[in-house]
Amino acid sequence: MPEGHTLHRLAAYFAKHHGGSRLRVSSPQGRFADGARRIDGRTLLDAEAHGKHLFLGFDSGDWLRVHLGLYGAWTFGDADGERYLGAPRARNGRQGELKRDSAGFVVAPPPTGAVRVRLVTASGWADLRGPSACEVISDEGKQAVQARLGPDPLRPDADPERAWQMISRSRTAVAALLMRQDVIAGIGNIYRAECLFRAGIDPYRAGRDLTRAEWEGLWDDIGSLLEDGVRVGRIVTTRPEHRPDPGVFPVPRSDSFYVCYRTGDPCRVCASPISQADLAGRTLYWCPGCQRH
DNA sequence: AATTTATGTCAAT
DNA sequence: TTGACCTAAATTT
Repeated sequence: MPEGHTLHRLAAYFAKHHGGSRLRVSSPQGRFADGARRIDGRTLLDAEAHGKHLFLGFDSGDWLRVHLGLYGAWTFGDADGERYLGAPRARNGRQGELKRDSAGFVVAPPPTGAVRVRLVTASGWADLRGPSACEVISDEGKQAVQARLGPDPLRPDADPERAWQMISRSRTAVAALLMRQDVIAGIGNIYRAECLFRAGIDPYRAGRDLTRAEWEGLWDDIGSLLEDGVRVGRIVTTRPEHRPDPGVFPVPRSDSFYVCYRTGDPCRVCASPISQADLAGRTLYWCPGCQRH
């Protein structure tokens, strides 16, 4: 899935393009028919992300909570054409002339595939496919969800001390802790592997064996990697000096990571073959040469 | 045409 | 720890 940076991009997109707009909401697939009815015709007031959750707030006081899960994705269309945000499986689509109905809403193309939610405004439309969660909740419901989430480095209200309290008391491997959304929100399989590499930390070290300085370094690096992700639109964790063509942009996909998906390939820093192992059901990647402490 | 894969999470065991 | 969830693109047959 899309890791935290994608959700923050989505929130920014909704705020910029549809904030303050009245929404026509439907569920072409039908699985969200009841929820769509509850927010159809409302005005979008807020859009925010916390970890991998997206919250869209309406003038009724309701929130639409969306979690993309492993393969959820949004498709957007407006006068500039179509594009995708979410699971990495799409490219930009065609451009077309926008038509509007008598109420001023854009007439979106017939939905293709399993569109759980379609949002339409006067300027464009958004289709959601394959989310693991999509529900209308109250403000209390939203707070309850957020209470179970750890600090999100991309949010101004993030308190790294909360994460440190859990990490520094846990015997669990730091690589597993970083994936727990109640410890730190927004990290996925790529960021966890890459930030541990960049810090030179052995992924199997117990959380309580980390020093405070190591944690502070990790937190800062995760924050800047996530910010890069929001800005660039995808995850790139390699420093220019570790890429074959330091001056080439955009960075080729094959040069974006230090360890992820590079099992057996030589480490970009020390040339040791990259290792892979299963950890709590997810594939962990690391460099046995660089990550020894 | 069928199978595999993906940046995830939860309930059940 | 395992399977279920449930979607579309990529890969294999």
